[in-house]
Amino acid sequence: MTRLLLIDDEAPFVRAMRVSLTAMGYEVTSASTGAAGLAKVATTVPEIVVLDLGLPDMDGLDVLKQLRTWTEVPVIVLSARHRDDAKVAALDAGADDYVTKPFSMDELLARIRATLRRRPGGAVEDPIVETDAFRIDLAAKQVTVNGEAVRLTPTEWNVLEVLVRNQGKLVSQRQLLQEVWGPQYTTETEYLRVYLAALRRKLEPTPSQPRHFITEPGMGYRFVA
Amino acid sequence: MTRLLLIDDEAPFVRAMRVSLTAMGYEVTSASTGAAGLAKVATTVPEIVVLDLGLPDMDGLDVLKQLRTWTEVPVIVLSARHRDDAKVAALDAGADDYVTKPFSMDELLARIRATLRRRPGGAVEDPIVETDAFRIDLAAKQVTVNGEAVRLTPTEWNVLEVLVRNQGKLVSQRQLLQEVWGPQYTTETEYLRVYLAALRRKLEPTPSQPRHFITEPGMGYRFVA
DNA sequence: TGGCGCCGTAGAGATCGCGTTAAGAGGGCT
DNA sequence: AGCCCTCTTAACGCGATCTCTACGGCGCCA
Repeated sequence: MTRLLLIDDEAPFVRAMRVSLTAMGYEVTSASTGAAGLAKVATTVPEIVVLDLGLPDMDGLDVLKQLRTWTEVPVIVLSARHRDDAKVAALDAGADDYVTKPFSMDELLARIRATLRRRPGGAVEDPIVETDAFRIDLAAKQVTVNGEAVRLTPTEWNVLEVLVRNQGKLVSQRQLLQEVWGPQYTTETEYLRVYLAALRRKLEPTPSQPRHFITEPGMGYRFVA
Repeated sequence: MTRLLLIDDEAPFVRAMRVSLTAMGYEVTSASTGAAGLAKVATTVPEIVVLDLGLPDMDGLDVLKQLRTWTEVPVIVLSARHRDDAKVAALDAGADDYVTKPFSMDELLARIRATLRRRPGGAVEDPIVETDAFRIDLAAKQVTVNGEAVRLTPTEWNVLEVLVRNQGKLVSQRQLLQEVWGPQYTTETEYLRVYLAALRRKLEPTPSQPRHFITEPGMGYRFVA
């Protein structure tokens, strides 16, 4: 769940935002003053901040500048000011986007998505899976056993990838066949036997007694770390 | 110098933009149609794209979508449409920002700066890669073997750059083709064979037994230091 | 205990993919 | 125009990979 911090002092607006954002799957916290906002960034470590420049206790721009002295968390600035120099000042102070009021909730949500998309950790899953015997780097498409790279053929890799992405879950023979060989393959289980044997031979410490590539007779296969 | 590609068909506007942007230190190229824009992204490899949605030959949104099938270059969209759903559609299609006309040049410049600032690799820039056999200076576009400069053709350099920027990671044949030759190239693997052979001949101590430009049969290539 | 289904293993043949070489086309420079 | 560099494209041989078959083992059930 993505944590979002909303710094704004208008209670009705905050309530409306909270409803919409929560519905979209964000975990929303809020602060009504600049000082409280700065504190909450430190305590809740949000993945994105929405900052209204019109705050009661301090200039919103100063809040932003202070944030930027120690964190690069994405900040979307809201403001009623349409003047160019205000936008330029906010953007150059480290804002990632600047939205002028009034705006539609849809647009703000889209801008939040666009901003989060740029963050490396935003939606990318952990690409490295490690077991006691070997290490799989999904992003680099590389497998190492005892620190040494192991070469897999394309089909071997595809089978491995499907199993690892469904780590711990049972993958049916049918599903495995269709994801690797294509939708028209449904009963060619002999392929699976051949390639699972290859994977075990290359990766399992004791191929005849597999501990990571488990056969569920009559059902399918399961990868466990 | 930051390379910027402007895709817009209104000549006066393009001229004005070019003057301002060049004055700000950008290296500006431009295209007046969507098709030309797509081609120029592939050939000039800009660090940021400014895309006007109102193009004569194709829908600007389609240009954006096509770009996003193979590159993550930041794109700022310009449009005369203020409607929310247009903004949402563009942002969700992969735009990094959406600016409605009319806008001030100062604001656009600030948004370009803000977008470039959060570009990945902003702080993890590593322009020099060294192996036991050769040395690659990505910034200076120079390769030396035993201290001696080696001449690479433009295409050779592009292939090398893509591989080195993905150091350690497997680069699929498709990705390599699209990043070097453009999005319409997907299956011309014979090019890769020829250029990888050239790189190995020029850089590897033993070209017939490559240790840095590794082939993963059926999958792609990998550069390892 | 015997049959049956499912799995693991080995291997053979056909196909695929890669490295290499070389020739022709196109473009820029002198 | 002539030359040179670069890119594109084709052809060949070899090794790797995929597909498919055969056989033996194991557990389950009557």
